Amino acid sequence: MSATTKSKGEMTRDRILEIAESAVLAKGFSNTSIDEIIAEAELTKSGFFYHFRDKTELARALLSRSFEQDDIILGGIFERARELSDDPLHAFLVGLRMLAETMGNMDKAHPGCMVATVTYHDKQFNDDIRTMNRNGMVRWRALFLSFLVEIVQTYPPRADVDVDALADMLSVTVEGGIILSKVFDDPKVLADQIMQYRTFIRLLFQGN
Amino acid sequence: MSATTKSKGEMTRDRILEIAESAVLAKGFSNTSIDEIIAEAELTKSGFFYHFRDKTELARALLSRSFEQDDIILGGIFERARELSDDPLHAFLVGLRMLAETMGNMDKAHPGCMVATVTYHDKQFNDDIRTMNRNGMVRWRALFLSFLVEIVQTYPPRADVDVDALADMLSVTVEGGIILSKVFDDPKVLADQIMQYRTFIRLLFQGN
DNA sequence: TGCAAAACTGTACCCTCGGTCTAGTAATAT
DNA sequence: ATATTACTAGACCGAGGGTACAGTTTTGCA
Repeated sequence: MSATTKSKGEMTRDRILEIAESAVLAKGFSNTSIDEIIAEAELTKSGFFYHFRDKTELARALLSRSFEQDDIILGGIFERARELSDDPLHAFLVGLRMLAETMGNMDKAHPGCMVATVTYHDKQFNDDIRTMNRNGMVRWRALFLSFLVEIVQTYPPRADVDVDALADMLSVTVEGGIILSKVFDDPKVLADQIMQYRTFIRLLFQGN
Repeated sequence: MSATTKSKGEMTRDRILEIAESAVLAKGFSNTSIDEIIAEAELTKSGFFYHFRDKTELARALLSRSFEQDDIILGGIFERARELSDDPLHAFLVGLRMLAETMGNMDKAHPGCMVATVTYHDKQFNDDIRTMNRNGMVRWRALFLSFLVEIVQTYPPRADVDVDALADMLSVTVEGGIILSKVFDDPKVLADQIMQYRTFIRLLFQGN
C-alpha cells in the first residue's frame, strides 16, 4: 500500500465529516443531529461513536478541518502575491485584490462560517474552540504582519499606525465582512470590504 | 395608574427575559434550558409557555431587546457628537472616539453578542433573524451615511470611495472587532479597531 | 363589589436527541 | 491464521423541548 492510501476507518471518518460539514453549514451545529448524519452515511450509531467520542469531538474535527483549508487558501494567495512583485507594498496590494476576488466568488461556505456556527455550542467547548480560533488568528496576523513590517521600512506611513492593529484589521474585515455578507445574502459585500481595506493601505503608505 | 405602569404579565415576561439574557450571554442559547430559567424566575413550565410559544420566540424577544438597546446607545453617541461640532467630519470623528471608548469599557455583553449566540440556532429561525439583523444593519448604515454624505460635500476624498461601503465598513469593524475581542478575550481590540477606522476616515478626508 | 379576563399552577405525557453498555460479527492487515 | 480494526444490533437512560387540559388565583375594571 502507498502512503496516501486511506484505511477503511479513515474513509468512513472522512465521509462522516463531509456529510456533517454540509449539514452544519446549511442548518447550524445544534440543529444537525447524529441520527441524521448516520442515516446519510449509512452506518449505525455505534459506528459513529466508534469514530467520535461525542458530538463535541465532531465539532472539533470539523473546525480544525476548516482551519486547514483556510490556511491553504490564504497561504497560497499571498505566496503567489509575493512572487508577482519584489516590492512588499505592491505584493500586499496584489494579494488583497486576489483575496477580494476569491472571497467574492464564494457563494457559500466562506472560511470562518464554521467558526461561527460551532463556536457558541457550549461553555466547556468554547474554551477549546477559543484556543483553536486564537491560533488561527495568530497565524493570520503573522502572515499579514510579515508584509506590513517590510512595507513600513520602505514607505513612511501617512498617519500614526500600530502595525499589529493594522494586521488584525484585515482579520476583522474578513470576519465582519462574512457576517454582513450573510445578513445581506451577498458575497460582494465581503469583497468590497476587503477592497476598502486595500484603499486604506494604499492611502496610508502611498498617499493616493 | 400611569401609562408607564406595567401589568403583572409584562413584569413576569421582563423577569424571564432578564434571567434568560444573562444565562444566554454566559453559556450560550442552546445550553440554557427552560427548566433552569423557570427555576430562577420561580414559575412553572406552563407559566413560561403562557408568555412564549416556544424557545425560539424567547430568542426572538431576546434579540429584539438587544437591538433596541444598541440603537439607543449608538443613537445617543452620535447625537451628542453632532451637538459638539457643526462640522460633519469633526462630529463623526468625535462620535467614533466616543464609540471606541464605550466599546472598550464593556467587559462583557457587547452589543452583537446576542446576535452571535442566537443566530445559528435553527434554520427556519435564521430567516427571521436575518431579517431583524438586516434591519439593524440598515439602520446603522443610514446613521453613518448621514455623516458621510455631508462630509464628502465639504471634504474632497483623497481616494475613490463608495460612501455606502464606507458606512458598512464601520458595521464590519464593530462585528469583526467583537469576534476578535472574544477570541483574544480583550475588549481593547475592538476599541483599537474602531480607532483604525477613524484613522482611515481622517486620512481619507483630512489627509493626515 | 362582582365578574370576566389574565395569569398563572399541576400533572401527566410524548418525542427527539445525545450518550452508554454489552455482546457479537464482518473485514482487513500482517 | 489470527489479532486487530471496524463495525452491527438492540436495549436502555436522562435531559430537554413541547403539548394538552383542567383547575385556580390574581387583577383590572364597570
